[in-house]
Amino acid sequence: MKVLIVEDNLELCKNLEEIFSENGFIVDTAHDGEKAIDLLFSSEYDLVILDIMLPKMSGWDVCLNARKAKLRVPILMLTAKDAVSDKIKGLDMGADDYLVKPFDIGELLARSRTLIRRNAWTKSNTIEIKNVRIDTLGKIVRVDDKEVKLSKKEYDILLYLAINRGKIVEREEIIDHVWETGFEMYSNVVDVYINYIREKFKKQGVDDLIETIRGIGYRIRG
Amino acid sequence: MKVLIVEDNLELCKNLEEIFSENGFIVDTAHDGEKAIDLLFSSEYDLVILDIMLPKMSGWDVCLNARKAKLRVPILMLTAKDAVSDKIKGLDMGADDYLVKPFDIGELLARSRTLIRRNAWTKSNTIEIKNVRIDTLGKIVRVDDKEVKLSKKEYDILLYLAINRGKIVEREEIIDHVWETGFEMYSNVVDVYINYIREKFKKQGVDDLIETIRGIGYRIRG
DNA sequence: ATTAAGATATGAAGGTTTTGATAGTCGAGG
DNA sequence: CCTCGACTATCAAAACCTTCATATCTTAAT
Repeated sequence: MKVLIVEDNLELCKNLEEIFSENGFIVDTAHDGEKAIDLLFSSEYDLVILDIMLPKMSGWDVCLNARKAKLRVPILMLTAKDAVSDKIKGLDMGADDYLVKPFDIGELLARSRTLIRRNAWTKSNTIEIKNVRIDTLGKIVRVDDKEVKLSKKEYDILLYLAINRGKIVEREEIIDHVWETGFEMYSNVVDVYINYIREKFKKQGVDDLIETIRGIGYRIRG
Repeated sequence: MKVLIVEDNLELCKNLEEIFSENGFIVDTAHDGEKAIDLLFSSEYDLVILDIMLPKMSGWDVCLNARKAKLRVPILMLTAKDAVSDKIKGLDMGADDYLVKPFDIGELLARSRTLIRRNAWTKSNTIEIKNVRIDTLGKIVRVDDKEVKLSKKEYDILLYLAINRGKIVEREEIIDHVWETGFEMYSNVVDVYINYIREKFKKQGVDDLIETIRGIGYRIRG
């Protein structure tokens, strides 16, 4: 899961980054509205934490621009004021939730997870595709109750394809979600990993899990 | 180094002025918020010591105004209260650190120096320690212009120690900042990397960069 | 000074990630 | 149907990360 934290107070930003990192997120940060927009359009996030008061472009404008561009990423707004009108304005601008500063970290994490979950898949922590089962809590993958041992990157890639099953996933998209930002794109590393994953599944008799979409990327059939 | 001390208690203000002067700082003082703002916009300071309770304009408002105007000078807040909410509020308003009154003079000076130093390398993107130079933009490390090739983890650890130079850094702290969350703590992986880093520097004739603090961790001398 | 206990340094092996080279496959156009 | 060019799969090596075992060093107590 990849989260973008937009907050101009560097200290608070760093704290948030640490907290999200500690909770298993890959974190990017921006300290002003323009940088936020840049990152939003250059990488795909699963969640955005967005302060309202920002240099260069306010959080509201960031939100508005993102929605105009049909970005559907969940946005959680942070506001220093507690006026209800701000809440209404924020939600009206396309935010999915808002939180008043100072806030409780536990609540921030809880709401973040809710947004991500609501946004997409799995309340169940398990994804099943034919006789393949992915336990996302234990990070264990099985074929008919027999474990397929995957390395971290192998697992991350498989999980991402599984979450998006039915959808064609581009290599670049996989890199965006599995690797740190700024990873060299002109590499065949995704292909190599797909090969590794296929080999391991083939040993369990599964040889048609990931299909190649020539010229685009890969897909797991839904 | 130029410091602005904003404190309405004249006695305390004079004491602070003396202490900072004795430690090589050029000192300006202000006794209310408006004067502070005036000085902030008419001179460039390396540090601001800012009391919260002030006549005419509170420390928070001074801080907020300074940040709005894109002043990036490090601000150390002094607060009479010790409530956590004050800390959060202060950091939220753009302060870089805070200290509860009454405070220890040694600690005030130490934190002041840390803030100035942190600000310095943030501005320049370069950290220099003796003949070792870390270019944090290019992520390149050099000894006397000769590059020392470090792997990602090696670089991350060195950078963390360098940012905190002068401070003893525990192994756990390093793991918290360099590894992903949930990393197994009972591993000697940090020791191993310290060894790798030392070996690479030794090849360039640098053999005393990282010192071992027995029972605690490691340190790069500031 | 000697020794024991604990902490750190080092060596080596195993697994993972990444890269680069080569082989194989697909599909559009002739 | 064939060929060419582009795309994908595969192989192998290198670099990197991590673990574990052993050696060495430090400290404190005797």
